[in-house]
Amino acid sequence: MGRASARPLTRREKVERKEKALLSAARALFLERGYDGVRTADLAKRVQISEGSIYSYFKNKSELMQGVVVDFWREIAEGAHAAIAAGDPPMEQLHDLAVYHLATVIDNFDFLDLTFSLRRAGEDIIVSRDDVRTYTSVFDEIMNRAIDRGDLASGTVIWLVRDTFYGTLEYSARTILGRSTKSSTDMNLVVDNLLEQIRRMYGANAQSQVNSQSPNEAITQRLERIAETFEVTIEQFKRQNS
Amino acid sequence: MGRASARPLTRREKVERKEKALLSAARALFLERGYDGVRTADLAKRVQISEGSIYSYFKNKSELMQGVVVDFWREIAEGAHAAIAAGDPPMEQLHDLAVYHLATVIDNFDFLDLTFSLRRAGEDIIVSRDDVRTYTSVFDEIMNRAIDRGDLASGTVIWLVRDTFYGTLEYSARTILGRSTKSSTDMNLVVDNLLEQIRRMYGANAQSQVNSQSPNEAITQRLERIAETFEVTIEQFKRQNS
Amino acid sequence: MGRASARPLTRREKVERKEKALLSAARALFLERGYDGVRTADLAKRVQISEGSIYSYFKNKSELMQGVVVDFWREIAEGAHAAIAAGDPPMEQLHDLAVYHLATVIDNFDFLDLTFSLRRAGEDIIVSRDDVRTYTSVFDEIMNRAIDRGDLASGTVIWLVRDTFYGTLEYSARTILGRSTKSSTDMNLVVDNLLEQIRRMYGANAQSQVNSQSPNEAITQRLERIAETFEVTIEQFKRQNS
Amino acid sequence: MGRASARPLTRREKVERKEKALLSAARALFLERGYDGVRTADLAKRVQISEGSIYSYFKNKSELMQGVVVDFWREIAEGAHAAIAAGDPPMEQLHDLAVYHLATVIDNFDFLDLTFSLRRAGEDIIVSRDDVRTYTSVFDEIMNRAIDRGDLASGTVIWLVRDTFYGTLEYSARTILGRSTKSSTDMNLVVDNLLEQIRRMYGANAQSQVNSQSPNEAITQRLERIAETFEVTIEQFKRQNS
DNA sequence: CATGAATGAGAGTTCATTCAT
DNA sequence: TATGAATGAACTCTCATTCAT
Repeated sequence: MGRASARPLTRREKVERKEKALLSAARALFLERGYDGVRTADLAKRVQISEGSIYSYFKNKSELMQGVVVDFWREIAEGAHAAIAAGDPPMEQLHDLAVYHLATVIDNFDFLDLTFSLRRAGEDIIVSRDDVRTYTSVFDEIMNRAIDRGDLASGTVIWLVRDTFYGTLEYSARTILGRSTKSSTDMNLVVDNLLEQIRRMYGANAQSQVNSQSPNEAITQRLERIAETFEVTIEQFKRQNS
Repeated sequence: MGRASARPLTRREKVERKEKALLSAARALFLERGYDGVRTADLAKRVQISEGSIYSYFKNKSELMQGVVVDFWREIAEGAHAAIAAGDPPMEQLHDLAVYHLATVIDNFDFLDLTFSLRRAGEDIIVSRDDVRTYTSVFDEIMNRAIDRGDLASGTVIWLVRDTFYGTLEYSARTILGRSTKSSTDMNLVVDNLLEQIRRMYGANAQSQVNSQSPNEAITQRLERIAETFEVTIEQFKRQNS
Repeated sequence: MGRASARPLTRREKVERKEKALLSAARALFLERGYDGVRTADLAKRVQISEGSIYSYFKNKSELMQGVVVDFWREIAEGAHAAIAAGDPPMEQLHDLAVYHLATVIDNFDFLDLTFSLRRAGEDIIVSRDDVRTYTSVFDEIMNRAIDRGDLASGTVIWLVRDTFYGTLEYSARTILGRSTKSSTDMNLVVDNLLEQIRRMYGANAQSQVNSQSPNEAITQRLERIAETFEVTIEQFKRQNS
Repeated sequence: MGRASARPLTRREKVERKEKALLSAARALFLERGYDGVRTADLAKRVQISEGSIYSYFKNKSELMQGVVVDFWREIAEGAHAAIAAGDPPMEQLHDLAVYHLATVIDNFDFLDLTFSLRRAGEDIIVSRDDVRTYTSVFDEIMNRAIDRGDLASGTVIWLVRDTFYGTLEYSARTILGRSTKSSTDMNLVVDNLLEQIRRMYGANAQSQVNSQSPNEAITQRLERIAETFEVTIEQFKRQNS
């Protein structure tokens, strides 16, 4: 299917094509059956090559699966960047990111679940936290811009918002997937609700109150710092006495 | 060694005891090595029975692992019920549930990760979503009561709140685990912030005055909690020095 | 064949029997095809067990082959001790050891060749020099006694004699094997010649009169040996005809 | 790189050069890893040709390895001829041959070990004893000349001397290699000791005794012939009766 | 002649499950 | 019911050899 181009493929292209075919078949199998469920024999059959040939493209089953995961994260990270319009105000970008993320998570829910469980599977650790970090950095950039512009309160603790943002979306994905119909109404509802929540909690332009709240928040944070200092000091003190 | 009890165990008791030992050893191994990493041989060795005997208690490995997962969820569901004081106002129960859930997720993060990724090749699918449902019903009960009492707005869409509640907590668990120190301050911060968010978004008096008293309330709660931390720490310290 | 004993075998005995069968089949295959030529599949077939069962008895193909080699050396070391009569004068013991060694080397030539080449074969080194050392220590003991008794010159450098002793015998084995008929006459010739050489070179009275009596002695010994050969052959012949 | 020679190589020369490079690389790999350790892929890489091209020069791996062994023996046979000065008296030539052989064996010990163990499964047996025979003919020539000249007793049984000669040297090589330092003193000691042994045992000019011994030796040999005749006769007789 | 990707048989090893004791 | 030796199918990976280019 689809051998349209007149020019015959160069060797390099052929290799890349096979590599991609392998990667995509591996991803499919990974989704169907989990890491240990992927059999090199099945893989070879799907890509129509011999089992031995797999090892011309990847050193290992392990490295092949690495490739699958890395590819996946690169893809959705690129998707995230593409999803937000460059010139838009941060809160609108945040909205678009939420929509994109929710859709992506719904579409790839199994993959994500599987991915996170790879850490334990057997001898070889596979997913690196970095792959995920690169992805979530998009969020952080938006947040920083929102705070800089004064759209969000200056005292906003980014990681708290991030946890709510991704956490809510991912859990909602589960909820939505649990239903028979994946209504876009539900998805919109989730996103709007989430954005509203963030605005109410951290928005700078929430009338008067925001002003009165931020300082308090600042105070709270200062107190926390003091508390932490205390904890650390006491622990050091304990260690010295043991 | 260890045959202390005067009355010899009945056959039924003996069977149950072995079954439990098997389940608990299987859980440990599951955590250490993932589903495919659990070897019946290791299992038998840990429980001090023969490999063949496993099949007297469970039809096969798959059903044994089923049992592990079901047991786990029953346990934490019971824990959730125990964590909330019966007579307390709903919002306080919600707070306690959040604390319990966050702690539980942190303690059993690997297990949960593993659990959700348990879809295996053809033969045997393992985790049912129902196990989780039973657990989250605690939340729904609290919410319904809160709405009935007028603590939360009557229009509140419970599943939306639920997604934010569990989603935020679980994602935060990941964040907290990612750090080197699992400070209880962070955990409190996450919970308080989450509760505050829910109050602002769905509180009965949310529309008009959301912000008027919340900040102060939040500060007060935070201070109380810090005080508690101090008290606990200092008391431990005293105990060590006495 | 040969399951005569009334008493059923204990478990321990059965295991040992299988282990021995495995070891002996492995030795045969090793001789036929060399280390890399031994296939676990063939091995299993010969011993009438499943391939997997091999691994109940030995951790590895490698460890199994280890066992083969160690066993072999233990056997021939025991044979060497048994071959020399305890009370005999050293030079007679040396003679018996030579006869035993030559016969052993001829019978196991391939094995020895193979054994020495194992050092390089692949990743896992197998034969230890110690196995050989234990064996050659029999020679050293005899030599020391011969020197102590004054049968051999006190200045004799044992390792030089040892090299000639084993070297000559082993090379002669090659020569004898190269011929179509492995005549025992040749074997006797080699041994007598070797012993005579040692006597002439290292005999206590070597300097002055080395040659005065040796030739006669040599002839006498040769004749005795030929007589022996006849007697044995004729006796066998009688037995067959009775 | 390396296109120095003015005249371009003829096709024939090019082929021979590649063949030699292949052979030499194969020998190196054979030494490093043993027969089964030689991979055609490694070989191709070392000689800078493609894997497939090997099969233009040699029918298969087995024949290539044949070539390696044959080449090796031809080389050291040539070395042996070169090592002995043409006009020298036989016993001096024997001394030089001993020195050469000991050094060669020490330098190529692994190769020799490996060589002798080359009997492989069904398909391909590799080393022929003839390769060795060509080499040892040098020794026989010297011996014959020594006997003709009267340097050694006329009754001397050449193969017995040959076995002692090569056997002692090869076993000594093992001994010397077993030590950390390959002292030339040890090597000289071995050679001198060996030569002295041969002189004492077979030397014609060993005063009076030699004369008195040779006849006895002759008698012994005659008796042996008779014995052998007997053995053969008896064996034939047995066969007829079975 | 040269290439090197593709092959595919076959290697050693693992492990859930069975079954005679 | 308990045992644990035996099973054997299935696994990942290797490598000499081929053949279209």
